[in-house]
Amino acid sequence: MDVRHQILTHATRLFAEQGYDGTSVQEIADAVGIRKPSLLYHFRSKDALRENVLAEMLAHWNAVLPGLLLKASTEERFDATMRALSEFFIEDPDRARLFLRETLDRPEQMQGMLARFVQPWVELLGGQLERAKRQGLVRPDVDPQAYAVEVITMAVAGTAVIDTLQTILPDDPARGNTRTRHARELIRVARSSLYTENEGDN
Amino acid sequence: MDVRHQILTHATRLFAEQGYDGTSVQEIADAVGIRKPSLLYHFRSKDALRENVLAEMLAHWNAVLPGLLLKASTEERFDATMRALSEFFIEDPDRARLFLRETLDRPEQMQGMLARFVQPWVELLGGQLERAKRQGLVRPDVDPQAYAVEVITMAVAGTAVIDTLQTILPDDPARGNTRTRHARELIRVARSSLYTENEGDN
DNA sequence: CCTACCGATCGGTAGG
DNA sequence: CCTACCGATCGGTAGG
Repeated sequence: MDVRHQILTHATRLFAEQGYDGTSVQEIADAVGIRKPSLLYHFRSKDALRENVLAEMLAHWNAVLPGLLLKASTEERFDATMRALSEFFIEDPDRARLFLRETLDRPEQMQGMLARFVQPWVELLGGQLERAKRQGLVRPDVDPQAYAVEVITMAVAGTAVIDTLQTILPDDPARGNTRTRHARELIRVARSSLYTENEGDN
Repeated sequence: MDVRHQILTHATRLFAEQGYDGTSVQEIADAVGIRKPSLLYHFRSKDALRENVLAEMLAHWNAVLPGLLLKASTEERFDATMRALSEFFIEDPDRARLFLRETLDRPEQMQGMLARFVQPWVELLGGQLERAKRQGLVRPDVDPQAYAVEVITMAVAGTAVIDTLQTILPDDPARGNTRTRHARELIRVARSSLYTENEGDN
């Protein structure tokens, strides 16, 4: 029924898998089961389709991520929040792949989106970490913004390529499958590199 | 004089910046200053050109990285090795971008390359970390292979997108420029999430 | 290393 | 949402 939504779904998947330049309008139309000019009736150009795909992805992120990040203020909630953040990406690796591709393909455009949607959260988190540092809860040598960037990079890029890493990070009866091992180590690295050590941990 | 080398250099740059599908043979020929059929005399197809670009990049990595990684055995040398590893990528972000793009575009092919060239080093590092764990030098909850994957992901993906992150991670008189802040925090996160804490640190 | 040229596919439009 | 069609560009070849 809702053809527009079908087009967006297939376009998202194909752009994520093959890239924007590696995907033809014909290919997307075939996946939906309509003719190419019919697709171009719903989206006036391939570029307009790309912008709608990104807007849909961004809308979903803005509906979910702020709630997640606001909870990360205290150490107590850190693990749960990181787990939720990791699960958010792992749940649909295509989102992470698309995000990474757009960052590589259109750096200036992505710079604008980062400034509008990611920057505020990095600043908020940075302020919280600076305060935690003064209280001695967080390591004194942490660079809050840089830390946030490293963790986001690990989460997004790690999820985008995780299926390719099966050989290097195989399923292990003692440690879980590839995705579990990635998610657990991501959280462990993020956590243990942030907080000062004390007997109360773990 | 050496036209083949000129072609490879320009192709590497353009593939890294715009992707394989986003770059035409014509565009590469223009950059070199020859006609398209002349380029296709040196490389029989666009695909053959891509394979040569990758082979050249891999040859360079295999000449430099093993020496770097072999030094990372003791904690004492850890910082110097991580710094060299980080500088290796930062020195030419196009290499990191190309590597990331190929991982997204051709996952099966990249899986083979990872198995041949990266897997052995991850295994070696894994063995060293397991031994260090038994000696109490390394945190008991580290998953050595997963740890290696997270650090490599941070180094490669971080370098690939670093120029786009200027807004989020601006130059700071007290903390250095964007690249410095990324490199320093990468090393700090990798180091502090690996070793157990003791008075001798820092 | 060049000129001249190929069929196939690209994104997009006219008109219904 | 379709058929029919457009000019431009794609990777690649013939022949010198």
